[in-house]
Amino acid sequence: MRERVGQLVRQSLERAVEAGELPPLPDDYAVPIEKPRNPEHGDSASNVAMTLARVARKSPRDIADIIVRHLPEDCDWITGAEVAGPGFLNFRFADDTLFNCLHAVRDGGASYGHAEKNDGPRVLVEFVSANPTGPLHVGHGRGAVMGDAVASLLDAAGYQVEREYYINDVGNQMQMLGRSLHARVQTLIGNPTPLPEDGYQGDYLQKTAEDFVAQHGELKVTFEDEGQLFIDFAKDSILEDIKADLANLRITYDTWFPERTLHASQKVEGAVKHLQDADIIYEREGALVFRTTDFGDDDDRVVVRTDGRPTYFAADIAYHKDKMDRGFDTAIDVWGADHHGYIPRVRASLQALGYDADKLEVLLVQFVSLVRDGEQVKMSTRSGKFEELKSVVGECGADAVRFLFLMRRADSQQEFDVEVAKSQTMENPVYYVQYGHARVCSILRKAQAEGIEVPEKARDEAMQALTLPEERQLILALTEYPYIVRRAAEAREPHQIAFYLMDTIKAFHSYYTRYKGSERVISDDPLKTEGRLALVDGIRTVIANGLGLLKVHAPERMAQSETTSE
RNA sequence: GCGCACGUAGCUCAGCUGGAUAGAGUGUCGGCCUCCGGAGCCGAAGGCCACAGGUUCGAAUCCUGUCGUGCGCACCA
Repeated sequence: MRERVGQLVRQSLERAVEAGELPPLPDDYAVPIEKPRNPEHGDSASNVAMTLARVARKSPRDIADIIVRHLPEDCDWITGAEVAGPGFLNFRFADDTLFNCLHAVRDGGASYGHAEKNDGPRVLVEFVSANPTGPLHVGHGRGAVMGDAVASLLDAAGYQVEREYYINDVGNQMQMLGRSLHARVQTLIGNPTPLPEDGYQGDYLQKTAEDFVAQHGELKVTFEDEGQLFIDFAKDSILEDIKADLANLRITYDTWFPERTLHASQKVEGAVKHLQDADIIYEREGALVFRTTDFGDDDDRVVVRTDGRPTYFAADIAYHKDKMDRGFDTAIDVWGADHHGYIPRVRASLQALGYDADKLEVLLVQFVSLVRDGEQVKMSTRSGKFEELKSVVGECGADAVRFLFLMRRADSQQEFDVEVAKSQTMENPVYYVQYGHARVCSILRKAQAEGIEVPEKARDEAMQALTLPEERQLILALTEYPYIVRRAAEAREPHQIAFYLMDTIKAFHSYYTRYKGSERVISDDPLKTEGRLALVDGIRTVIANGLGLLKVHAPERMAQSETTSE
C-alpha cells in the first residue's frame, strides 16, 4: 500500500512539475510515506511537502495544496486527500481498497508478506563462529538468534541467503585444548598429568575425557606423539555440542567453514602474497606487517609472525577474500561487540585486495547480562564460570529465549531476566503474542464447531459489514506487515517484527474485549459473522507468519496454566 | 590516554532514518468476566529524551563539547 500511495504522490508531483508549479525533482527522490499514529490523520500520510519546502521555496502548505490539486482524477481507491498540520498530506482509503487488502492477506496465507521468489541479492550471514574450545554461553545465544533471525528476515524479503559458521580450528588455542584433554585423559587412566598452565578448566572436558577413553581405550601416550588425536577429538566433540545447542534454538547452517581448509588450500599464503604484490606489506623485526593504517586503521597489523606462522588475522583476510570470491553481493558478519576494534582491519584488507569494502557489513551484538532473582549473574570466561546457553534454553524454552533476544536492538546491551523468560504469565511478552494467536484460533475453532463456514473469499456484503473503527485499524495493521518485513530486513533489525506483533495482537485483544458484550465475532448476523471471521483469519495469518519468521511457535491453543486455578 | 557503541517514565525498552500532543511493557493506584480463552481489557499517575551549545520552518533523532556506562586498544583467537 505504501508504494501505491507513494506512486500516486509521485504522479501528482510530476504533473505539478510539468505545469511549472514545482521545480524538477531529483531522479532518485523517494516519496516518504508513513502510517500516522493517530487515526484522525488518515490511513496513510506523507510529509513530502515539508521535505520539498526548501528546494521549491514555497511554504509546505502551499506545496501540499499543489500536490492535492494535481492528483490524478481516476484514483477513486482513495476517498480523501487533505492537507493538515504544518503541511502533511493525509490520505484515506476507500472501503473497497481496504477489503481488497484483507483478501490479499488471506489469499497469501502462509506466505503473505514474505517474498514468493528468492531472486534478490545473494547474502552470506556468518554468525556465532565461537571457538570450539567450550560450550556456548548466553552471549553466544544472543548472537546466534540475532544472526539467524536476520538471515530469516532477508530470506523473507527475497534475498538469497546462506548461513555460515566459521570454525577456528587452527592455532594456539587448539593446541591448548588438545593438551588439556590429553592431561584429563591421562589422569583419568591412572597416569596423572597436570593441566597445562592456562589450560581449559571447564568441567565439560572431564566428560569429553571419559568419552575419549570409552572410544579409544586407555591410551597412555604423550601429547608430543599423539597430540592431533586429542585435538581432533576435543574439537569434534565440542562442535557436536555446539551444533546441538544451536539446533535447540532451531538454528542450522548451510555451511560449516573450517579455518584449516584455508591453510590447506594455500589461500592464506595467497592472500598474503596478494598484499605483498600490492606493496602494502613491510617487514618489521622479522615479521610481515600489513599497513592497514593506509586504510584508516589505528595501527598496522602483523600477518606473519617472526617464526613464519601466519596470524589469525591473515587467515581472516583469506576468509573474507574467499567470501567475496564466492560471489556474494553482501557478507554480513555478526560479531560480539567486543570485536568492534577488528572492523577497520578487515575492511582494510578487502580494500587492499581490490574489493568493495561496502559489501561487508558487520552487525555488532552487545552483551547480555543475565538476571536471576533480581540479581546480575557474574560471568567470566577466564575462570570458566559462565552461564551455559543450554541451561538457559532448557529452563526457559526456545520460544522465550528467541523472542526475548529479538525484542532488543542488537546495539543496545540487554538484560535477560530468567524469571521473566520462564514465567508463563503476562509479564512474558512471548506469551502475550502466543496467547493472542491461540485466542484467535479459538474463535475460528468455535465457528467451525458451530458449522459456520468462512469462505476463502468473503462476500462483498460481508466485508461491508466491517464498519467498526477498530476493524478498519486492524486491517490497516495487517496491510503494514509486508512493509515491516522489508524495512526490518533492510535495517537488519528483527526487533521490528517482534514489536509489530506485539502492537498488532494488542490491537486485537483490545478490540475483542471491547466488543465481546455487544458486537461479537460470531453472532446471529451472518454477514457480520462472515466479515469478522475473515478479519480474524487475516489476523491469525499475519501473527502466525510473523512468529514463524522469528521461529517462535504459534500455538493453536495454550497449555493450561497453573496460574488460572485459585 | 585513544577508538567504537550507548544515556528516553521507578525498572526493562521502542521511537518508522529530521515531522503532527515523546510511546509500550512492567511496577503503583482505580475499574471491567450471565465465559468466541480475564494468560485479557479500560483508566489514572509517572518525562528538562544525561547536560550545554550549534545546524533549520521543525531535533529524542544530525554536528561539536562535557559528564556517565559498557567494550576494545597482541607477533591471542
